Amino acid sequence: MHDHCTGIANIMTTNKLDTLEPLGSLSMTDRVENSLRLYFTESGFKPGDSLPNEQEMAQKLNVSRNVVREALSRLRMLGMIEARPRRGMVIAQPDLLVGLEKVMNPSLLSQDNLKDVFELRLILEMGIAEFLFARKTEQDLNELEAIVASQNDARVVSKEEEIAFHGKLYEMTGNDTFKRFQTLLMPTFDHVFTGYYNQSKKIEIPNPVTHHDLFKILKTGTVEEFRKAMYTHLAVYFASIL
Amino acid sequence: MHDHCTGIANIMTTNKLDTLEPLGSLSMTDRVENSLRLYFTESGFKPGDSLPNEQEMAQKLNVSRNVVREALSRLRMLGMIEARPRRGMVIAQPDLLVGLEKVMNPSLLSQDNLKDVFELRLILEMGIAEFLFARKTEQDLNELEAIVASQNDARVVSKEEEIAFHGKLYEMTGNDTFKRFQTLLMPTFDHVFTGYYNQSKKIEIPNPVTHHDLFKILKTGTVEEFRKAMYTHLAVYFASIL
DNA sequence: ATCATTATATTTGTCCTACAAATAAATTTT
DNA sequence: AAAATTTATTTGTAGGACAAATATAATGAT
Repeated sequence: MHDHCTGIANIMTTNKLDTLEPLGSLSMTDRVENSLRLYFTESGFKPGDSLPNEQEMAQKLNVSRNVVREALSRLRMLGMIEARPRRGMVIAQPDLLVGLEKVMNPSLLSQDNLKDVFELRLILEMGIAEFLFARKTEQDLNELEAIVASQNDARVVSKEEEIAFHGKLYEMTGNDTFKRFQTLLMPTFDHVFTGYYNQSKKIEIPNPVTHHDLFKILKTGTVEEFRKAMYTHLAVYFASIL
Repeated sequence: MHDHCTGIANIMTTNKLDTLEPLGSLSMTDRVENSLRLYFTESGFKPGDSLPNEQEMAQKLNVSRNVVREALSRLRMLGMIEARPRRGMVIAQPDLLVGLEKVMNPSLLSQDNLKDVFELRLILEMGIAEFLFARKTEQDLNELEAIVASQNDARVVSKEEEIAFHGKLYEMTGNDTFKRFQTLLMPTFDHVFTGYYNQSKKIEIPNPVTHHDLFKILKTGTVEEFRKAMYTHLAVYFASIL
């Protein structure tokens, strides 16, 4: 546990941000937030390390405690710090995706962003084959098979069934961040496609690939076969953008 | 432009969060933040819409103005709102990746998160082939060729050269969010691999694929060939995890 | 001496008041 | 009607106060 309480004032006074005048000038809260993050980086803080208390930070940065609190509130939201009565602020393990999670509201996003999210899911689906084949276990395959067996009509797949099947694939990659990321993208993906689908002609795929097909290839096929099948499985989506 | 000022108090009082007692109980700031985001979603707010002023929100939510300000500060950081003197808060276009950007500090991330980030870049690299082939232009290819030509030794590629080449590929996908996301991942990817590389035996790839090879395939080859080549290009990284 | 219990000190969390700064809107002038 | 000026409104920042929740210190029991 480090106590790096002497660094803040230096950071704030030498902060390069003072020499830039961006389009919207920065509030004191913005400045304090930037200073604190820079301070964390330059001091090599690790989870568990203690920070100076709010009053001390306010004094060193020549701002009121309110401004410090507003900046700290932001960092708290990102999971970068935790507050302890008497002990003060402690560095914590950030949450990589909490920011994305909080802004993922289709009403607020631009058309460009919505399109980007839609495509991002497709990029990610096409990218996981190596991981699936390298990390699949007997148990994974059994569970995936059970999911597929519980899905009645392979041609008409509900959202829940999509989420169950693909969610299991994501889990099988052994990459929690990836799983969480894809899971975050799905509702918006669906929102985008629903909007598109309602406005366009129906796209027919000659030989659609089902969840069951994907399962079989994952069980006994090759990476390349799986990826090709995944592309066909997602063809209706690819056809809407490429 | 909508004025939805009657919804907030209802949201706060009926907020399901009041019935849950999570491990760490929520501060008022957390609650206000959650209420506001829910309010945005349920009211279907769009960029440009006006929000009630701080004082009014504080009254309706039965909290002090400071608490409202702390919550709003968070939303401001995410780009979801902008403040205007006299006019008040206005809904804005969120920034999908600003949260990720702010927490991407390897010292703070867990080993699991670092591994996830490392792999996520690989997943994404393997997933973009379809987009590259569908969207490449003559100009893109010329620019990519110039980048490759400026890179002297195909076997010893600097970080800057990596960023230049791969960054151009990302740009060619036509997906700005993807480009920005991958660009965010690169320093941490490098940090992870540098740590691994310094601790492990050197991995030799029998027939390494260079940037120039990738360029040629992208110009005149097929999606499958490109992806296979990309896998080989990244083989040293895949070998370190799979 | 060690462990458990209690008390105290410290910091955060929330509230309040005040006023400067930056517009957006209203009013006046041309 | 358009431009210039003034006013009103809201945000941004400051400072003070005190309750709540521990972390730390002190005390008591074994």
